[in-house]
Amino acid sequence: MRIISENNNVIIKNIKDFTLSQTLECGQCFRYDKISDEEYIIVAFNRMLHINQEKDSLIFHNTTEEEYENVWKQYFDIERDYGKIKEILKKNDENMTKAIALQGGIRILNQEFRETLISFIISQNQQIVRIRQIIAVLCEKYGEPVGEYKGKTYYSFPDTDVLADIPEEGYRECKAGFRAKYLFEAAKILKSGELDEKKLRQMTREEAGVKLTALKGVGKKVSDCTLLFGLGFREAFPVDVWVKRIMEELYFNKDVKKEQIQEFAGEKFGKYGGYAQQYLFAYARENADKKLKTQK
DNA sequence: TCCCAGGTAGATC
DNA sequence: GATCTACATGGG
Repeated sequence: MRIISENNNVIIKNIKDFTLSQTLECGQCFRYDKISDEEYIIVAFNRMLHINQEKDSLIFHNTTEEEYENVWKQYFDIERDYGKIKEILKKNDENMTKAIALQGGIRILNQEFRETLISFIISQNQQIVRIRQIIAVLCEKYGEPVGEYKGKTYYSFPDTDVLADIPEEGYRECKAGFRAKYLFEAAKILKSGELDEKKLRQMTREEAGVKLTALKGVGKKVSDCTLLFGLGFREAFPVDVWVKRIMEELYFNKDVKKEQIQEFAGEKFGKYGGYAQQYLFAYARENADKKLKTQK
């Protein structure tokens, strides 16, 4: 891997185990627009980024090396050795080998804590397209403009103070539905400092999970997603309907309880649970897509 | 039209 | 403790 800077772009050459589309579209983040094949506009950390991938080169448009070093390197988890992680997961596991063969270019993004928490509270009992729409409206109404591309303005995710000032009705107007009251309360608690990101990061997964699930509207699943995507707990293994279905099919061959899947995953994948979960989630969704297409 | 969605809280058995 | 149900809204 080699990083060069030219024409206001930062380019990473010879990147391994990375596919931009898989990373952005695997359901872990919600703030991206596809421009063309392997070309996206994303918003994170109060910035808009135009990025594209050409084979094993990743091009960050209008980006300084300093910005890359300070923001995007960490966000895209560039420096982690995914080759090693995948080898460990594939060992003695046909299912993981298949899943990784299909979507092995996924990286787990290091997203902002407040955005992850709010986004996944919104996500409950909702389709991914709708989650994206609601978050987009929330950002347009309450975020700050951070850039423009082809006539479209992009907005930041509202900061903690702004979120805390949004009335419950404001969340309803974003079409958050019954989740509005959860968002309203969560925003207040975020601002109060009771749920401090630094402290959460220093806790164990279990301790941090207890703090998160203390919030109304945050159960095991939303908590695990926040731990995994927003707080760096890579052992977290969120069990949603997709993961439940695919795990039942691949490892149990029958219906089982979520708790049982959780326990099994903990033993089988250990500290690599989060990666395993993402490969499985993507695999499950790709399978569903194929089934839909073959039905027609 | 009906079923369901990256679930969760509260009620009920 | 385990299971059932309401919840807003809209995609397919």
